[in-house]
Amino acid sequence: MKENIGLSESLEDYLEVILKLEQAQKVARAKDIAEKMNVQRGSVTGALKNLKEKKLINYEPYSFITLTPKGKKLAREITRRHAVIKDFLFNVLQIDTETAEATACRMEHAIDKKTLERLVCFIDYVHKFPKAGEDWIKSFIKYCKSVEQDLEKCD
Amino acid sequence: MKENIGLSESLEDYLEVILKLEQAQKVARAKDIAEKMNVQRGSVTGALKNLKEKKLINYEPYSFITLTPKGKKLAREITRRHAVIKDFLFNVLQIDTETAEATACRMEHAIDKKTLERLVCFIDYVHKFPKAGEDWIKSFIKYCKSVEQDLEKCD
DNA sequence: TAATATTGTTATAATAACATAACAAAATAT
DNA sequence: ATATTTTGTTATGTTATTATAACAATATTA
Repeated sequence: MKENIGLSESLEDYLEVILKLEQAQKVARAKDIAEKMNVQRGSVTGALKNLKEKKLINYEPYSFITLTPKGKKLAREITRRHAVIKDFLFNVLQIDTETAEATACRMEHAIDKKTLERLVCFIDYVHKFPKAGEDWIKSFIKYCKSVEQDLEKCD
Repeated sequence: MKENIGLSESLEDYLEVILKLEQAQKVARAKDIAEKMNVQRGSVTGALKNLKEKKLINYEPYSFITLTPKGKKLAREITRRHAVIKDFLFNVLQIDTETAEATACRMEHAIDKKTLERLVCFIDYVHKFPKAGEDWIKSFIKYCKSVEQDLEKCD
């Protein structure tokens, strides 16, 4: 059943957070990682050893943490998956930011390359070719509202 | 990070498989569950105890396995999530069946109620309102192909 | 029905991910 | 520079999920 391709969800999350911290403050520190991931500091150390073993981060005990080229590439991929999914949920499906963000966080681990690129393509298409006369997304929102009103009648 | 809502992915998979078996052959048997989940028979027993404890299945050692009403409701929800996502991937994004199936298998655990219903709405909309003059999906496929051709030029 | 095969269970072990708490290193503030 | 605080690590334990292998219950078949 578990047809996972590559890293565990947890390690993917670590990479993503490390990239974000690296961008925000040059290097990532264990404490900040722990905070961002809602995890104890002790747990971070284990994950760092694991990521170092996989040659995804530069890490020695008590040192700062940076991504290796391989790690950075992967981290960017994961971040892109997240961004694309959130974009779709927020800008196409019109899901509120918080839900879109949380859902993207979970779905980013489940999507494959092929589907991701197709989704990018789809988002582009939707924006580039608005429906004749009227903006396509706006028209979709109207449709959603009418469906919701129909559902309310069921009460 | 792990903002999971309710059952573990593993247990969701078990429920889904049990429902499928129940529909196909009245009751589910541990052996068939093990096969469908690519798991050893021994591992199934533990999961069954867990699901029984959560009042999702009727189960006594050596008995047949059926879903409780609560379990069936949940199993149907999970199955629906799977089906809707696959529908979107296959019929809208035009992802091949195998990939769509595998991806839906993973994404079904990550999607929330709100996003699911919006996705249903979206699929409906896409089918009900084809673009003026030309079928909307067909037009999207053409667009995809042109993008792919552009990408090939980069080589 | 007795022998055999299949299926289900138990007990035990492994792995991943995390928590907790004591301790060590590093950074800071006086 | 010393004392204090902050940060990182280690050691240990827990939980979830799975595997393996021996054994027990059930089914099948001769």
